Order: sequence, then C-alpha cells, then structure tokens
Amino acid sequence: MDNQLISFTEENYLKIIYLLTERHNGNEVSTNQLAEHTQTKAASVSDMLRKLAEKNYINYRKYQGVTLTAAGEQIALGVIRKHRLWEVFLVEKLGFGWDEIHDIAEQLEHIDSKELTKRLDNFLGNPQFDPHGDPIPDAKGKMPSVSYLKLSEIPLNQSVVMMGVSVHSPAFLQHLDKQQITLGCDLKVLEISDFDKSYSILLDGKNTIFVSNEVAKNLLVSIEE
Amino acid sequence: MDNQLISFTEENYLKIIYLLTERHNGNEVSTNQLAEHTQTKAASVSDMLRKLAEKNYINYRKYQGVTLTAAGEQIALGVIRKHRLWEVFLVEKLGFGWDEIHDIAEQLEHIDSKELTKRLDNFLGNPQFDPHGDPIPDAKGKMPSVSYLKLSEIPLNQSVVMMGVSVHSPAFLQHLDKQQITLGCDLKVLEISDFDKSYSILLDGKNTIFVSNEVAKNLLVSIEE
DNA sequence: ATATATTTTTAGATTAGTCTAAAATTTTGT
DNA sequence: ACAAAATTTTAGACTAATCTAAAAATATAT
Ligand SMILES: [Mn+2]
Ligand SMILES: [Mn+2]
Ligand SMILES: [Mn+2]
Ligand SMILES: [Mn+2]
Repeated sequence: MDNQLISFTEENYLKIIYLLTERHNGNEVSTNQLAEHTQTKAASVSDMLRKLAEKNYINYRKYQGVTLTAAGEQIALGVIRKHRLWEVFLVEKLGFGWDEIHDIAEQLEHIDSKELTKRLDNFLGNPQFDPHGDPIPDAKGKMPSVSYLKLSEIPLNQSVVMMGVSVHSPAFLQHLDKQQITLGCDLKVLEISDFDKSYSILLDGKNTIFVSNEVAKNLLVSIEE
Repeated sequence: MDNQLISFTEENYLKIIYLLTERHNGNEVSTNQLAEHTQTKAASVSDMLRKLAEKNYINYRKYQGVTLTAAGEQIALGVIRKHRLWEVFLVEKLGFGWDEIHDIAEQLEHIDSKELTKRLDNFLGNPQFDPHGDPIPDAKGKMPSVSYLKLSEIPLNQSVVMMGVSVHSPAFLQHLDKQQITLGCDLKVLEISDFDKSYSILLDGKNTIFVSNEVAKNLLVSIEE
C-alpha cells in the first residue's frame, strides 16, 4: 500500500537481523544464525544477503556477517513496531493470552498501511510496551529506552518488578502463567539452592514460589523506584 | 497457521470467482473476466485455473468458464468473511471512512487464524453486514439472506431505506458522502428527469437532493417494514 | 604452523506465479 | 454456413525464493 519495493521475505530478514544484532550488542550476525531463525538453509541466506546488500539495506562483507544500514534499520523498526502493536491489540482488545499471539503477529506485522498503524496505535492508547514487556518503537523508529536486568543478576532480598521475558516460547510463558508470574508483579529472591541453583522467590510480598535457574535467567526485572 | 495448503494467490482467485459468479447469478465466470479482476493476463489465469481444478476447488471445462466446487466455495466464503469483518473493525473501531478500507481489508483477509477470526467477530458484536451493506458469512459459511433492490427499480414516492452499494470505488463512496447519503438513511424518489434520467430524492424526509441515473442504479435499498 | 573442522559462498535445479507470442477454440455477423 | 473476430489455451521464458552438493574461506586445535 505504501511501499511496493520490499517483499514480505525481505522484511522478515531485516527484522531478524535487527533482533539478533540487538541480542549480540551490535555485533555482526552470521549466515548460520540467520538460517536458523529464518528456517532456511545457509545457501538461501547467502543469496538473500547479496540481494539486501545490493539494495543497501545491510552492510555485508563476504564471510564477515552483516549489520543493518540506516535504511535497513528503519524498515526493521517499522515491522517490529507493527508486530508489537498488534500483539497489544490481540491481548488487550481480543483477550488472547501472551502465549498465543506471536504467530498471529508474525502475519499482521506485514500489513502495509501507514494510516492503519497510526490509527491502531491511537486506538490502543499509544502503548510503549508489548505484552511481553518489549519496547514499541514510535512512528519515527525511536525505541523507548529500557534497562532491564535478569532476575539471576539481582542480589538476595532486593525487591524488583517483573518487566519482561527474554524467551517468548509458549511453553515458557504458560509456565509463568501457572506460577502466577505476570508483568508488573513484585519479586524478591529469598534464597538460591546450593543443590540446583533454583530460586525461592517471594511473589507480591505474599506467596513463596520456586523456579528453576533457567526461569530466573529469562525473567527481566527492574529495581523499584 | 490453520492451513498450509492454500496460497494467498489461490485465495484471491477463489474469492473473485465467488463474487463474479454471484454477480452473474450463478453463471460461469470467464477467463478474461478473471484476468481483469486479478490484474493479470488471460494466459496466467488459464494456468491458475488448471491448478485450482486439479485441487478440486473449481469446476473447469476448457473454454467453458468456471464455477466453484463446494470446497472452493468454503474457502472463498472464509476469505470474504474475514474481509468484511476487518472492514467493520476499520470503520467501527478505528474510525476509517468506508471509502478508505477496501485495500487494507484486501491484505487482512489473508491472515490465517481461526481463533483470531472468532475473537474479532465477537469483539465487533457479531455483525451481519459490513460498512458497505454487504452480508458477512458466519463461521460455517452461511450468508445472511438479503433482498436489496436498486433505487432505480423503485416506484416514485415509495419510501425506502438505503442498505448498500453495488459499486465500492472510493470516488463513488465519497460522492455519496458529499450528498450525505449513508447506510440506513431514508430515500423517496420524487421525480425522474425526462432530460437526463437524473433523480430528485427526498432524503430522510427533509432535504431534496439530486443524483445522476448512474448513482441511482448503484444504490441498494429495501422497502420499509 | 599446519592439518582438520566449521562456516560460508557458489553452481545448478526447482517451484509458484507471472509474462508474450502463437495456436486452438468458440462466437459473431452476414 | 462460413469467414472473421474474439476468447482461451499452450509453449516457452522470466523472477523470487528456495534447495542440494561442491568449492572456497575462516576458525580451531594440537
Ligand atoms: Mn512476538
Ligand atoms: Mn512480543
Ligand atoms: Mn472491500
Ligand atoms: Mn465491503
């Protein structure tokens, strides 16, 4: 609608390059990593990288991995913005669980209409964060700044607020649901077991719950103001 | 999500075959008509028809045009259902005008998630008609029955209710907006000009407006109960 | 340092959807 | 009824995105 030049597939590559670069603190993304996340083979990724480099969406030196150019980043941020806004819609307006929305948002993120995105954003009350606690870039591509810590990095007996998750798999999210761990809840680590590094946590100042080390590493929190 | 077997393109062909068949009261749709509506060439349509016939979505005898099979019709109705539900969403929830929504709905109609469609339908209050007055098939593919007449077929001085349009172009819809002709308004033809067959119409029992014969032929109305 | 393992790229094919040009079929007009 | 016109199908080619297998480059490990 607004843009005929970029395909669905290209948008996906740029989005994934953005997210992986972010995850690696700005380091280049490798062909194999992209193959894994695009569910294709390395050979297919190489072809696509050549094409994206020709269009000046990525910085690409053969065998050296890729980063996004400013142009590529703008496209990636636009896709991520739509993905996260639609996720808010699905949870806040349609009542989906946070474990059910990702695959639907993977489709909705490619709907191409500036006006639609603008009106959707407005309809949702211009949210800054999606249902997983991930920041939503604004219309200009600016991300709200966040400084989350892993729960596993927080000292004992320090009260923190649950802000996000670093794994989005339905299994993990459903696991959190079962333990009643939700965004915004209050967490205080009481003890870490010597045996298996599992955590005893005081939840909302009321109940003590037990979570594995694996869970604690994937809970993003911030210290209460 | 629910169905890997049918492509975006195939869905479009089936939808268009449905709508054209309906428009021709059940008569076969020709290759050239499809080429026009799919914005492709007749040769491309022939290829696709062979493929859709192989998959048993259409009844196809070379040179004789096509109709949908029951399987093809179910798919078409599912796409049309999504298209019209999303149009309701765009108008009722996001405040778009009825002239702005079709192209966005053309994209949204291919989002594949039974659960999403179900929840969207519910969120919208299970609407039976879209913003153009077109009926919305239910989850089983059943269309609400409608019996609209063209305003041009209504006798003089017979009060009728505006129920739909048989042309969906933004230009036509904006023209109606300017004349304040909206779904649900009351119309009574006072006179048809001998000179150019244009209509004098009493709108909502208050103002007299003038519309061309072309407009009158594309307004769908029903007689007040 | 150099052989071995791993990663990445290239070469050559494949599939879906499209195109133009030519051939086949149907429709129309006298 | 039959020639001319229109429509539809087929033949052959193209592009985007993918694949497997082989070659090239880089990383690793003694
Ligand atoms: Mn997601
Ligand atoms: Mn998310
Ligand atoms: Mn429409
Ligand atoms: Mn409509």
